[in-house]
Amino acid sequence: MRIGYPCVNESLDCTSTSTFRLASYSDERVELAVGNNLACLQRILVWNVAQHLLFFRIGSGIVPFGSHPINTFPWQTRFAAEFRSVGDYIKANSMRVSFHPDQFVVLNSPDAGIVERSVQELVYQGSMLDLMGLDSTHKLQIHVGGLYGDRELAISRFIATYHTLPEAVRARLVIENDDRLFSLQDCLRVHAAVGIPILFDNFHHECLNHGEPMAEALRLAAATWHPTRDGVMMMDYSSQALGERRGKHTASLEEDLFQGFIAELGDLDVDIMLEIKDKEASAGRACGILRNLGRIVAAQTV
DNA sequence: GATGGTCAAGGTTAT
DNA sequence: ATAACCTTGACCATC
Repeated sequence: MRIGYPCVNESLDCTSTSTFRLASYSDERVELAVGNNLACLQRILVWNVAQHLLFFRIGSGIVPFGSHPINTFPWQTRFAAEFRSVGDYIKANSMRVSFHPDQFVVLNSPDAGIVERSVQELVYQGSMLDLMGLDSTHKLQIHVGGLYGDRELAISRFIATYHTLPEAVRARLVIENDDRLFSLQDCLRVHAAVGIPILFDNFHHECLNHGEPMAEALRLAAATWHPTRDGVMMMDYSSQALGERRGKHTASLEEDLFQGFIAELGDLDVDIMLEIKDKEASAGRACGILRNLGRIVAAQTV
C-alpha cells in the first residue's frame, strides 16, 4: 500500500507546473519552464521518499502547451535525459505515479474536434511516462465524460473512441467514478465492454451510488485491475468538507473517517491518493496512521 | 513591489 | 440565454 497526494507540494518553494500565457509563447520559454518543472518534480519526489509517500500525481503542466499545436519545441529529445532520470528515481524507490488530465479531456464528446484534442492530450501525458521508462502500472486517469442527455449513447461513444486510442494511451488509461454523472455501476459497464480498470473514488461513490456498501464497491473496482499489467488498484480518497457544498473536498484529513474507511478495506491492497486540500500535510498523517496499523512499511532509502 | 484581472481546452446546473 | 461552478495558482499588465 502506498499513500500519495496530487500535483503540488506546499512545503517546497518550487512548482512543477509553471507555465505562461499562450500569447507570450516562445520556444525559449518552453525550454526554461520544462527544465524548471522537471527539476522541481525531482525535488518533490525526493521529499516524498523521505516522508514515505510513494504515490504521486504529476501535474498536467510539466510541458506548457504540451498538446497544443503551437508547441513545436522538441522537448521530448531536449529533456530525454531528465525524464529518464526522474523515471529511474521512481523505479529505484518503488514509487508509483499517475496523471489526471483535467476537465477538457472528454473522450465521449459528440464534437470530433474535442475528441481529437482530448486524444492529443492523452498522447502527450502518456509520452511523458514513456520518456520516464515507466510501465503500464503508472496510469492516466480520466472520467467517462459528459452525459449529453442520453447515458446509453454517451457510454457507447466512450467505448467507440477507446478502441481508436494509440496503444501507449490505452494500456495506461483508467476511468474514475464521478460524483454526479457516471457511477461505479456505469464504469463497470464500460469495463465489461473494453476491460479498462476503474480507479475508485470513495467520496464520489458516497455522492453517487446504487446502494453498494463501501466494502463491496471497493472489491468490485479492485477486480477490474489486472495484477501484473495494471498493478494494485489506485484510488482517490476524500471526505465531505463540513458545512460546505455537497461534494466539496475536506480541507484536512478527518482521521476518524479515514480509520473507518481503512476498516472497510480489510485486507485489500490499494494505493491511495489523498485528494485533500492541504496536500502533503494530510498525506503524511494518513501515512502515519497506516504505519501504526502495520499496513505500510518504511520506504527504503537510496 | 503590490494588485487584481485573466488564463487553451468542456460540461452541468441554476437562474 | 447567460452565469456560476468545478478548482487554483500564478502569469502579467498596470499602478
